[in-house]
Amino acid sequence: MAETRKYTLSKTERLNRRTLIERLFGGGGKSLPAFPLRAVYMQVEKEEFPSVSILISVPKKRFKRAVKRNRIKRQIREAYRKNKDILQVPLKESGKKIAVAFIWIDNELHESVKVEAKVKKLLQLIAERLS
RNA sequence: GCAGUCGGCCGGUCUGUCGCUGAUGCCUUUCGGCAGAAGAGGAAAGUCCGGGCAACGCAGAGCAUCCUACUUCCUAACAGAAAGCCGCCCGCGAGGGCGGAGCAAUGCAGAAGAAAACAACCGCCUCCCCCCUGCGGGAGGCAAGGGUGAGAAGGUGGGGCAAGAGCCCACCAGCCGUGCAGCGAUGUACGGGCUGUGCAUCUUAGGAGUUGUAAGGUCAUGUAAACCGGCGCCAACGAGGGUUGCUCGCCCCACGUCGGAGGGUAGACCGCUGGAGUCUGGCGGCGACGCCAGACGUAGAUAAAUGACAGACGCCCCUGCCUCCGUGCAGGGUGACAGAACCCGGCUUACAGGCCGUCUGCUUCU
Repeated sequence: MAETRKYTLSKTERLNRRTLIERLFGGGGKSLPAFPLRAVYMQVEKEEFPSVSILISVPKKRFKRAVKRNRIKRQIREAYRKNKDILQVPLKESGKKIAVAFIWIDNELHESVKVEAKVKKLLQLIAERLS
């Protein structure tokens, strides 16, 4: 059951409420750097949300071409998909729910392996802060 | 064979693991669950033109503003395409590039030059005057020469003349007329007269409502004024408001009552993909393209899916080896530009590498 499906990442786990996003960036979230990434997260209470909602952002200012922005988003999404247990397991136990935004803060592309390592590190950091 | 030219096309393929969006089907009382077709480009890009579609506006007239500009033709339409015409430029060549309405009036180019259209600075010629000796002075004629300029009063040569001049002649360029060819731009033959260039305002001809799918619509929550429509009654004046930027012109105004539904915030759904569609064949046309027949069903995301990782093959490149050419082997590199956002037709720009055909030049062999 849950063990065979644990690497999915469906639409419901994505952060898409405009008001929530504005709250997250408007000062409600806490920031954690891990170059070339930065994570912004905060706790949410609403019933219908999953335990973790994520958002990935690559500023247009950093990469003019959409192809490169998409490439980075996909790398981050894959990294999160493979390692999301790091956050989800402790959160399910504690009953807390959070929203996380990953923001790219470099001007260059990186290899997928390195991106995954940084994402892992960020997830562990957030898990520690929340416990 | 090498170098080029024009036109067309491609721009990886396969396997595995883990995922994303999901037509549709099945299960379930419901919530929901399971399976799962299909899933980026030639430019999806820039958003520069043109349309479809949608909302709003619109009695009408004039002016202003903006766009287009050789001809014919294609198209839903275009500033695009096709076939041609004229001029200039590049290339040995196949070919390629740039430009194209008009000049009546006004202005600018114009700081150059004597002069930019009623041309006399130097110069050439004739006549007269001073002591006709210098070559001094005066009156007149002359656009051939000099220098300036993109352009100098059509060009070259000859005749002619005091010197000159389309003054006359031949050829050439332009303009006008006629004939011929062409649908036409235009070409060509003959005749005539005797002729400055570019740009802008302007003139001529044709055309143009505004805003863009974040348009716009539906649903759920739901109250009063305001808003809209009908009816009744009142006022009818001049301020005001509306009507495309302006003018004329036109329209509306207060009150009561009945009915309708609105605005803001966040969300879901529709719009949302079957369309000027793609492919094949036939016919017509030099061609863009059109007509007919058949087949196909081909992305619909929304903080925005169409992927990540690993391997194999192919292509090409680099390095080394096999005596050399050819070829083969081994190792390394996986590649360019680039991501749909309502949909089409174009334009422009970016692009590793490769394929097919046309023609041109050079070279080798027979």
